[in-house]
Amino acid sequence: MSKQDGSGRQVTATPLDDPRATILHVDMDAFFASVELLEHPELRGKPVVVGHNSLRSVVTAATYEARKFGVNSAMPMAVALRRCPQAIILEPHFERYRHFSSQVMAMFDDVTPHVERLGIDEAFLDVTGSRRLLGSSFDIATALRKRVHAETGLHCSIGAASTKFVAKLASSVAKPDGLLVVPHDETLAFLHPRPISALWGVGGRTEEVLRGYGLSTIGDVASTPLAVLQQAIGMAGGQKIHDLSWGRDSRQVTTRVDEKSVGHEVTFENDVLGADHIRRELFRLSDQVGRRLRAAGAVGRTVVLKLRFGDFQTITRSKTLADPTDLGRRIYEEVRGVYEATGKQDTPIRLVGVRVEQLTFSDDASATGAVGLWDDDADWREAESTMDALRARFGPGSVTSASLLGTSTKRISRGTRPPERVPMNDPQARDHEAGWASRHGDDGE
DNA sequence: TCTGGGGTCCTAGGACCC
DNA sequence: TCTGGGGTCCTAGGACCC
Repeated sequence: MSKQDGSGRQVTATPLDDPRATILHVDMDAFFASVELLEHPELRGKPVVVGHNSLRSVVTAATYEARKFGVNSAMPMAVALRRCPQAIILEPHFERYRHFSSQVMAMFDDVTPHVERLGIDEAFLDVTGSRRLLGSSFDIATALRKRVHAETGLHCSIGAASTKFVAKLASSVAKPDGLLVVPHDETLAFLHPRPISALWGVGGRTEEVLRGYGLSTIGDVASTPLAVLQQAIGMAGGQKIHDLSWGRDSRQVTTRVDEKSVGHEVTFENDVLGADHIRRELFRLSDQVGRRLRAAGAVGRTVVLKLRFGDFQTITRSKTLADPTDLGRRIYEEVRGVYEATGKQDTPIRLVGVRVEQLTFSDDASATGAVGLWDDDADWREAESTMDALRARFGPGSVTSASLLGTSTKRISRGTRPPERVPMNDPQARDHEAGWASRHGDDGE
């Protein structure tokens, strides 16, 4: 059985709807490339690839015309150009993508409050509570696809099913610009003929291992004893794919939880030999990480250094701090210490990265203490000596965060935490605050 | 063909405490 | 003197996903 979904594409499913298929997975089609085509309509119908045009770059996104040549995202740009020499390369514009992303995510929010974002261009929607008002999953998905296209000019594909995994698989089958509802009772018939690589969590490496056991379809995985799967790929992974192969996936659609880590990394055009160059990058990356932490209202306890050498060997070295931080300067000092300890100062470096883990957010009950805000061009030493003074006054864990204001705003103040947790009414702290502020031209606001 | 940058989760070993 | 088992924390590496 088949039916038009309203956009002209044929949609197949038997039957086309199911009251138990309440989880929608919405996936934008060739998102970055499609956004770029809005700016360059003259390139429509041509093989377009988004990515930096440099030696070591990879494909960030490709139009379906480019994919016909075997070009895919994450593929080295050099390979893509070999497969499709006439491809047009466009530089990515992440600001633009974020803008369109918020626009479509806002449309999802109009459908249900139960929206779980997955990266920039995907989301799960639990429409259980929306159906009385908006109709069946099929109706909701059809209306949403129409609205996304009408208001942005972009296409998306939607899968609907009774679990997240099947909904996600359904949307990938429906692509491009399609809709597929998998009724609950047809879950196994839908899953079992598909290749193991369609299982969530099975990538190249795991696929290879499973093929070594003679498994090639999801049905094969389903008929393999759990213990064998666990022996092959580990306890957790084995359990997971066994459950998925039988359509069992108890994960709920949950709105975003707090991030677990924040990091930045950079791959050099040419391998870098020279510790000073690496240290400068560490400083820059640490500063970026610190800014992100402060913007998120978070502090982190573990600082991680990542190095990739000329031969692609990659190592990580970490250090857990006694007290968490969100200061770029502090992150830099710690990560630099870790770097010096590696003894890799004379080895050519391909990539360097800085990450901060074990985050605590300022709205957590565990977060306490005074907060100072410094303007952008404040000297780090000044900022830190102020923090130290506050720590000396209120205890080692009392000051856990410093935040930046814009350069035009020169003041130190309470701000990012609830006032009752900020013991700033202590005369000594006020004095210190006033002293710092007056030296930096506090204008009172 | 030669491998980005943002992340999450899992495994495994060792230290340490009770 | 030599031994145990559980629990937690830390570290390093790797697979995977978008």
